[in-house]
Amino acid sequence: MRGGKADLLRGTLDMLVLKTLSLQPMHGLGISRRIEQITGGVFQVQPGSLFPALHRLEQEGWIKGAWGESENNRRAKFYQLTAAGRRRLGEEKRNWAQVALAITKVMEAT
Amino acid sequence: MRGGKADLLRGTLDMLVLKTLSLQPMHGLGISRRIEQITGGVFQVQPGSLFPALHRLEQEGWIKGAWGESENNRRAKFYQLTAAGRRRLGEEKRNWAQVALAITKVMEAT
DNA sequence: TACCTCCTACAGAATATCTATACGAAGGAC
DNA sequence: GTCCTTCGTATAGATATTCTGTAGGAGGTA
Repeated sequence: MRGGKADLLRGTLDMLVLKTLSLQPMHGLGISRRIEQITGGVFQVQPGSLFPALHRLEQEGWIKGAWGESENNRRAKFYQLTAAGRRRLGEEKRNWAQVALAITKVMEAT
Repeated sequence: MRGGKADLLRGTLDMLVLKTLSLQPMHGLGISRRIEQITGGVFQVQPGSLFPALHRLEQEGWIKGAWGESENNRRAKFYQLTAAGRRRLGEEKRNWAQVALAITKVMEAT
């Protein structure tokens, strides 16, 4: 990712991808564009970060890819969440909530 | 860090340390205990993570250490924020707020 | 033909963190 | 005196994720 906030994102990319795919199946660049658009450009997911992540997620069995055609008649791999992926997303969400709360506590300490 | 949430924290350790030191000068293990206590054990900063981080921060000129005596008469290095460190903390805070907001946006997308 | 965009892919580097281990000194037990 | 625990700092080596840079095929257009 990019945008100067790169380092703060370690470990959240998986969650963001899973969440994005939970809305609808999508191909790689589509996911990337979606995330960038939603965050108003704060997150910019580079191909070199995204594809390794997708392969990792597929390896773990959380998403599943199938070749198809993009909106522009290009060969593209569409990914969708598996049942395990849906469970995983739930875990990551809970995790994130806990972490965000913990950080907030420290940052507000006096 | 530990507690299962380790990976979500990459990049936030510096900020947490700076914030902790902004309250009062402290030695390494003190910082570690402080963070663990405030977060109710959610974050557990291991010595092997903390000390390299402290050295990094000192290298950057954001904190400054001086040898002294701990509450238990042990030799300990007390760190305090520099002016640059205070500015840096401000940046990290704004950064974090922006990132947290961006993640929230993605996670709430429909 | 030439060129641009779309889409995927991988190699190599950078970097922060984790695990594990080490060491010195203080203090109490006995 | 000696043992053991706690305190406090330190480093080496492994791990893993992400970044940078590069590559290439395929479709569309002129």
